[in-house]
Amino acid sequence: MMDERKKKVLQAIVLDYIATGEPVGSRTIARRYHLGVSPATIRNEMADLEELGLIEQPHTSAGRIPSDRGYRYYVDFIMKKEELKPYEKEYIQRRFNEKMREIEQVLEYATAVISEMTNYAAIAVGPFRSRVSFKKIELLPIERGQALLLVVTNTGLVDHRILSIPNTINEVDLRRISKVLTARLKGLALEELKRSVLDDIYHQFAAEKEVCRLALELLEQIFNLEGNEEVYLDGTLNILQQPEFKKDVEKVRKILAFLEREDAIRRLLVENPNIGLTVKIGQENAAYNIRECSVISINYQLGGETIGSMGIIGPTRMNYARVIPILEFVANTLSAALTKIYGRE
Amino acid sequence: MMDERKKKVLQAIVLDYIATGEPVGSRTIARRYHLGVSPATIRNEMADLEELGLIEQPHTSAGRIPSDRGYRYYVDFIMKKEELKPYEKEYIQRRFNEKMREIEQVLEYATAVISEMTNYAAIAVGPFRSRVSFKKIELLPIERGQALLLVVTNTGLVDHRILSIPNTINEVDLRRISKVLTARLKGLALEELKRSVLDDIYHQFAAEKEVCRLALELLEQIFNLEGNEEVYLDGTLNILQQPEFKKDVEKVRKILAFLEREDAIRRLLVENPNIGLTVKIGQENAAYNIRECSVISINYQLGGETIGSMGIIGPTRMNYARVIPILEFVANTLSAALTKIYGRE
DNA sequence: GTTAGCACTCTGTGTTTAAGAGTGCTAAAC
DNA sequence: GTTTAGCACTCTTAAACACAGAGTGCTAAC
Repeated sequence: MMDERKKKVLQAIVLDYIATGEPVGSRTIARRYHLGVSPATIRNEMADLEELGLIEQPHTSAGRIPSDRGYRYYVDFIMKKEELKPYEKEYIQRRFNEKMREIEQVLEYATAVISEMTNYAAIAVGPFRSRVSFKKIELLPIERGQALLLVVTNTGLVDHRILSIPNTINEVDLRRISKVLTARLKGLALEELKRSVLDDIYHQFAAEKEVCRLALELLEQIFNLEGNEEVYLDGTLNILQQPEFKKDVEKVRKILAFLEREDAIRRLLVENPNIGLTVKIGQENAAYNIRECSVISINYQLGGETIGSMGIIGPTRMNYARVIPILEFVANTLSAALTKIYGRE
Repeated sequence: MMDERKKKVLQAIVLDYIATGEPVGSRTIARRYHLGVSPATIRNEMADLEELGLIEQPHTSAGRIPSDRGYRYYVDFIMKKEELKPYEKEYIQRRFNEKMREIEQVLEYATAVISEMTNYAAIAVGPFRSRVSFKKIELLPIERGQALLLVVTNTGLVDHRILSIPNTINEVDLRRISKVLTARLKGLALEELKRSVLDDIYHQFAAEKEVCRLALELLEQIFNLEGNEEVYLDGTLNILQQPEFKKDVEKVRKILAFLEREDAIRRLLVENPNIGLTVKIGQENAAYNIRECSVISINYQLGGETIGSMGIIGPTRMNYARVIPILEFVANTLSAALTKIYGRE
């Protein structure tokens, strides 16, 4: 059904359309890609490919463009990944060698590198709650009636909230509470912070019940939320450069509005199964607003365990063969960098 | 030179153009705004207004549109501010009544309210370094060789960095250093954190010089930067709704790219003189990329002292009479809310 | 000073035309 | 049976053109 020549023709159409953004005709293929057959033959093949739903015609007298299914077939069965140039690999690695202490920064760098090298929008979602554990919890007095709740995780993430406390509580009390909280929660994964655990800790306190309750409540607020993973974003304006969107501001608006919604991006990336790389093409995306986009995502690891996900969003007419190796390489480099900084625990 | 009738005509042109986005002709004015004179008379007035540089013609047979100077004249001498509706005032106030502890959140709310009510992009810049002082500095042990530097300011802002420390330093040492740092820096404005002060503190330490040096270095890094003020942004995509930009994606890109640059926004708002409200129309803006936009900004206060600035960016064809009262009211409400939370110090 | 009238200008729109690109089909060649 | 040349046909795009509509500026009359 899909013989070698059909694949060649489909490949030619995909490559040419990715390069030019213009529908591709049989003559163009015959001229530019040396398949050794005449335009007429290519036309016959194209008719077949259209029948198979792999390419389509914007209108009768135009060339063909790949359909979502066409891109899918290309990605799955035809595409040859473009090996990165040595200097490109070096460049990426250098960007991760700069001294970084906090995971936030690492992920910011990652999205920046990706969007820079691909010219698409880069997204990433921070360490999954299942893979991040508490390292230290501290209550610090700020002034009368106010304390700062501080949480440090094993990934270097620091979060804090201010809370009101009774005037009767002093610094020593707070320190004691901190000690207990840290002792009880250290090593616990964020997602394990369930009501039951909190209640358990709460009951353990004899005095200072009130402060403890407030602190636990805040902790729950911060970490027990579905999707509290941090979202990172870079190069969103690259969308505006894409010729398919130059003409239609409304489409651009939809996509940019989508990218502004952190929960949407989180869902996009968290859905990612545990296998390495995922390519979602056009309609394959659940989200309606990006059904003219492709999303490629990949997980990254800390000490061998998947702790997050990153990817890019661009038009379906995307340079898959180039983007995928970049993503893979960045994910590897990122994983290595993370493991180097935070080690295996 | 600018008699009453000329003002009326200019006003009609500005109002109509703001409302419709279409060039305004003499007939339209005569029909819609009852000035009691014929189109011909209005034409004569328009010729004068054009001579004065207050309006211009996109092309010979089109109506007139206000020039930047025309808007300027309108804003300065003609415009009547639209009083806010009671329910609008209530709405704004309610949004600031929700419980807020940190200044970041207050400013996020402010930009959200403004962009929501005006449909332009809202910007704000966080408390000026001259008005924010240190409240507490704390060094916390995280694990062997790592400590967390934590800074709390009088505006509730909390910042933190992780730093490497010699293994020999223990928790007690850190606490002692924290005490000294807090004692020495408390009440000091961020912008007063000069080399000399840091050196002075440094010399005071007998032992633990290394840790202290690192901590001071970090402090300097965080706070001594020109423009470390936080920048807030909301409703940037409203730009895409403006008809004058619907056609030209390139213009939109320039503006959105401008808005992505925090330093640019900071400069825009920090330039703001100490008087209340500033209106910069089109070319009056120093930044080239927003020379087709107007920027309106206003300061907000904490306990009577200006501590920051906020505003909106939109097309020069902006509803000044509505936007300005909204900004004024939000700034007042915000100032009140801040003063209520952080009080006068 | 104001206004009616009018010639003039320019844009925007719709229509027509022509060129160009591309197709599908048929019939001949391989 | 597959490939290809040839050709008629379709559709888009761009250019050319006409024309209605909006608006102006000027002049002369009120």
